[in-house]
Amino acid sequence: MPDHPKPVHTPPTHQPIHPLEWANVPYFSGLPDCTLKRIAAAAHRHCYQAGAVIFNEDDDCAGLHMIADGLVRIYRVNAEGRLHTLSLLRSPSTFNEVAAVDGGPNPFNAVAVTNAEVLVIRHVTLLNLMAAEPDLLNNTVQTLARLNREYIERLEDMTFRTIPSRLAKLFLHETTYADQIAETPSQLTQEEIAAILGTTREVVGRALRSLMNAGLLRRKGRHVYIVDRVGLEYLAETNMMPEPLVER
Amino acid sequence: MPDHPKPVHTPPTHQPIHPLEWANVPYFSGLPDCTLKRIAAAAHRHCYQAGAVIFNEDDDCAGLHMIADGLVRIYRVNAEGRLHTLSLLRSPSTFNEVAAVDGGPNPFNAVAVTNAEVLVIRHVTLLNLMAAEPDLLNNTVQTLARLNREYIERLEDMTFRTIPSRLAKLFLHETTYADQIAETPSQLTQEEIAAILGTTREVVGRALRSLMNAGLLRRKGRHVYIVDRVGLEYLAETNMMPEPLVER
DNA sequence: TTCCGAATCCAACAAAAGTAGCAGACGCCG
DNA sequence: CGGCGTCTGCTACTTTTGTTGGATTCGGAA
Repeated sequence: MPDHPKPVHTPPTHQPIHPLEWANVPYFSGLPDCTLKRIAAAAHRHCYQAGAVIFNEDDDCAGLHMIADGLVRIYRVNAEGRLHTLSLLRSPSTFNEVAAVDGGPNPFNAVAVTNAEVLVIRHVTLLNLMAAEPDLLNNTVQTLARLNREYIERLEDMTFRTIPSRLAKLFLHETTYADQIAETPSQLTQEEIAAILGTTREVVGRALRSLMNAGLLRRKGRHVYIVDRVGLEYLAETNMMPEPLVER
Repeated sequence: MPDHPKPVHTPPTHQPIHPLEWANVPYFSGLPDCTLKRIAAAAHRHCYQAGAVIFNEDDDCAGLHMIADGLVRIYRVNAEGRLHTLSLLRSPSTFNEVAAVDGGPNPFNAVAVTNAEVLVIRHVTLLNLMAAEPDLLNNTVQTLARLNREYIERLEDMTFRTIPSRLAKLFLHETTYADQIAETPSQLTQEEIAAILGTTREVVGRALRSLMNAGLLRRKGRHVYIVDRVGLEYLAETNMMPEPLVER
């Protein structure tokens, strides 16, 4: 449960990402090996137990974070204590680029969902690295632009889409959320899905039921499979339940 | 009205911004004069009649836009044709930084609300400028980071705040929206407010009524004044209508 | 002035989302 | 094996938001 994820005893996989493998992360893609090594050398290593807080929103800039191992939840909380999960990130990924770049307070909270190993580069260190490595500076610009696009799309989801529609979209591109959910069985609880969609567990339950009634999903025991991908796409785009498959 | 703003006959003020005055725009703040001049020299000038489309979302990258004169609406549209106004920008301002930087499709639509004069720098030109002017590159990074923060906050508004609460927030920091709304009379129609808040005109009407009933706002003829700023802040933060003033 | 259209007001209704409570299924741990 | 806690399923109810349609006010154009 998102609120304060209880320690899940996930065995640490302990295959820490080799510096050169960071090239798979968008932020570092295309960087020459020497730059990657310099970045790795500038980073501090932190280990978190499952459920541990990595940093809180509005706290002083925590710097650039790179997940070497584990799963991390990025989220915001409102006055009434409701959560909104912005993303679930697996290694290798980066987060908190915005604060790392402008030195301002962290724009969201981060907790380790599983045991996690994280590399951290402080704000000033990153500025120095960027000054010394033009390629890194360039990647920073592109990364920030991509993040902007993601937030704009997210904004559109919240403004225009109904909850069944958002749920359909979540099933469709599960990749965004650490492919814990897919045509392969969902590993996310309804509560977690609710936090991702910005709603409550009960509403997610209803939406799941309605998607199953409409023949878009099917339950197999505890798991849910995609039956009608095209129908899900239709729902995600139009907010309208598609007609049953036989009629299309 | 946002849908297709009809030509409002605003007399062109025609005091085109002098290159050196661009320093007031966050994107260009702190840049040396020579850089500003080089930027100005690289820009193409476009004039739009009130209501004219500047560019559409998903169209090929339209480049960096700088408003020299006039008012511009940035918005998105969903499948059912509903609008969401992301911002109303006056000169001097910049927009479409994201596409200008990554060369991807425009992430939103832009139309001229009044007659407008806009300077445009194409994607490749901007890349060249950034390569040649380290200060500009640095400002680009900071601007993209700031935009990210704005979108994150916007996302929180849509996820967590009720419509009366969003309306209260709009009245409070009118600056974001071209201070057309303020303790000074609002110039925005309910329809325009609805597009900003991501809802419909009628709902805005109700919310306005309830804020007036609660003694937070007061109508003077066609205009609306802020009566209880503290109450508005309370509503904006907690989603709850404050008790009438006398009880506080 | 009169006419017309835009903006608003208002009431009734419909749909979506949030809330509350409880029972049952399942897996984990003692 | 039994107990406990989490996750889920389900029903009923409330609140918020969206939709519709008609009346009214206002300001500008003819």
